[in-house]
Amino acid sequence: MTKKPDGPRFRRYSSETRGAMLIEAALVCLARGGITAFTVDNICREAKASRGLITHHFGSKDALLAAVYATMYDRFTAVFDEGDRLPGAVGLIEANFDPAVFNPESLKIWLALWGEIANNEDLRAVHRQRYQDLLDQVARTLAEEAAARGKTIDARSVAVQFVALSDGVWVENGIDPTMLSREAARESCYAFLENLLGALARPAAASIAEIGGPGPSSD
Amino acid sequence: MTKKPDGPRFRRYSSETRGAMLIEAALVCLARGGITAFTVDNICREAKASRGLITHHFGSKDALLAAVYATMYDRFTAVFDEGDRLPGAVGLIEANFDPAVFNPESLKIWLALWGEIANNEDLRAVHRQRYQDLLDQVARTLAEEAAARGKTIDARSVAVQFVALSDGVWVENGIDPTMLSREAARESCYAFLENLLGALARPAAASIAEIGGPGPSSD
DNA sequence: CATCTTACGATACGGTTGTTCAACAAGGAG
DNA sequence: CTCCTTGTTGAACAACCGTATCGTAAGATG
Repeated sequence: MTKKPDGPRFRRYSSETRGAMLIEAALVCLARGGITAFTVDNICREAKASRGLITHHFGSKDALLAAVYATMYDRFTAVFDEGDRLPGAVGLIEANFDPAVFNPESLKIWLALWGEIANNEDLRAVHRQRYQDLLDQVARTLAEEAAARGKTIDARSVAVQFVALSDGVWVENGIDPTMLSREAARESCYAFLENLLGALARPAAASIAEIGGPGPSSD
Repeated sequence: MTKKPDGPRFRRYSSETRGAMLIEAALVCLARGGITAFTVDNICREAKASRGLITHHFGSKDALLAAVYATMYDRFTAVFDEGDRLPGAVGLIEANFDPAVFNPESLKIWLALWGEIANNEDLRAVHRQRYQDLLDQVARTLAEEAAARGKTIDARSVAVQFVALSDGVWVENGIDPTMLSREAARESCYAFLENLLGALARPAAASIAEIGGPGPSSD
């Protein structure tokens, strides 16, 4: 008298779609428990799929991890490429602290990934490419801003410093937000650039309004 | 006709000594393969001890990890407390890039640990204390340097920025030294502080002589 | 020498790891 | 409808995970 299993017992997705679902589930696992929770069982349970799918669609668990890393970088640079973001150095900082990028889950994921890159040649290769592109974009923005203000800076060097400072405040906030709040982290970045470029006009509360975050995780 | 097992079959150490040996072996494993390689089997094999010893001396694997983290912090702050280090802001930077602290193995270990802190309350508690102390020391040094130069700075805020910047260049160099060399990383820190304090006198090649590193790892 | 404390080695345990594989079925093509 | 491609399942696998527990023996003590 149990419910008749009339309908399909599972759904078939394209390899691309299922891959995206597995990546999404993997991100959830990474955010929840770090690289230790990045296991086939956890991920497939989160994705409500059987355990064979990771190997089937990605070839191996490591390949999935590489795809996860690429996805994280894509999402980060996507924020920079948004058409409606603020121009110049201010936009640079605000993009760094955009809620889509700067949130507890993402920071935990970055921390977990950084710890693995040193041990995974594939991840390191992806990083090298993406980081180079990111650096170019930051340097270009800073050079333009400096030129518009009649200042002369070594844009490349400053870009490296700026990205490193961003990574640093990400680390501190990701490890323990009570030690370095999001606001203090952003203020650090402003102070750093203002020392080189002069006063920067912080945006009104408009783009800072949605600080509340994405709400409680439905765990 | 094999060699007679006359001598002792193993050696007994004090709990303190054996604990230090296990911590040392754990550090080697972390540097070699990240948190994934932090396993009872790996560590005890590295320490040439049987697998029961971690539980016996530390109670659990997690407790050993906490001890490992404390050891890393101890060694880092020990460099700051060295009597013969350079005074003021220059000493601050040079301590950060002391070969005893800034080397590929240590950076890999920090990266691996940071990824776990977010998932381990005990580690986070240790971090909170040590980080606070470190920040106090950095802020004090910066305040003195600024006062001696007649500059006024928010020492606390600058200390946070400086530590974050240090963490950031550590991350970048640890992930991929070809992207941000040790020299460029140190120069970034100098540029940052010089913007606030004025020119700093970099030390002669004396303390930079031993850059060569600890030689190839005997893997 | 005998005695005692306790660090130690070895093993067993249930659970989890990533991967392989054969049977299966969803869903489009003819 | 039948056929066929292929995404999917779930079991099976050996290797490894962290821990508990046993008897043993190192080495200090008297």
